[in-house]
Amino acid sequence: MPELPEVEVTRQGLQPHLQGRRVLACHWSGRRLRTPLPRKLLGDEIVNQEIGRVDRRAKYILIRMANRSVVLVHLGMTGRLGLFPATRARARHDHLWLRLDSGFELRFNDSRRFGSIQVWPGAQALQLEQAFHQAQGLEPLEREFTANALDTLAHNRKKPVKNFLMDNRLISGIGNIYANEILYQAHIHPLSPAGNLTKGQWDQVVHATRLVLHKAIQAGGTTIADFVSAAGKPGYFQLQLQVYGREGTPCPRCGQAIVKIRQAGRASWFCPGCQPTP
DNA sequence: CGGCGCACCTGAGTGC
DNA sequence: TGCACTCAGGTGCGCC
Repeated sequence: MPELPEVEVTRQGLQPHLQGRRVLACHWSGRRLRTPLPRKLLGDEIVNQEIGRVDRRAKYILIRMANRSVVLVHLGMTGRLGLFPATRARARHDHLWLRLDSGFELRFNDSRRFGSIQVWPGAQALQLEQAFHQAQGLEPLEREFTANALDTLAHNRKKPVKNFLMDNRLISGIGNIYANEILYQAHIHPLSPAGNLTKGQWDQVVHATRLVLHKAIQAGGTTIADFVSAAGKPGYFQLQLQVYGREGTPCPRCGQAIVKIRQAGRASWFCPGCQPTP
């Protein structure tokens, strides 16, 4: 599930429970994720250290330690970070768990193991973070995300606008669900070549992106009270999706049937009435 | 360089 | 009940 809103909701849920806590121990399942777990660094840099802020950049969660080291978590397709009483039995597909001095454990669960966990050692954290930030795209909820910036990025690109929005080297945090929902909101066909969009259309993309992402974060935020509850679900929201997964159902705006196509290996949905063919 | 296909994994759903 | 097949919210590599 995790696109920017789910990652941000996870961050918001974790932050108050992690900040100021000490990591007492660290354990792992023995299975590798997308990359092998950095066991030695976790032991050397994280265990016995106090946690500071929890930040987000793109789809990554950054757990900052008081010794300046950073745990970088990517949730992949099925990853979840949750807090559980240390006495509760671990679940299938728990791959990393950090015992905290609060009696809770921070657990990373990921059935498909497309997620990743990295550690930046304190001594190199500054340089590594700089390089990391430079490799990321524009943050859609920051001031840098403007129609002008997108217009410049898209200049002369034939890449369909949907793939453009999902290219994380250019723009951070937008995945398949939100790319579809944003383009529906903006009345733009997903196959439109990015370089052909007008300034006015980029304006619509900027507004639609902010609206859709903010709404999703707010919807997720409403369930955040459960964050450390028995369910242990990190508050994934249930946004009212307008087009994603809704082929054949009437468009909420014009009533025409939503169409599904395949684009660069991923499914796309759009309304042929409201999102005119390029 | 840009764009696409595919591999990396497990699990859920469907159809026979 | 079992099996074969498709699809899934992400990313990065190799290939053209």
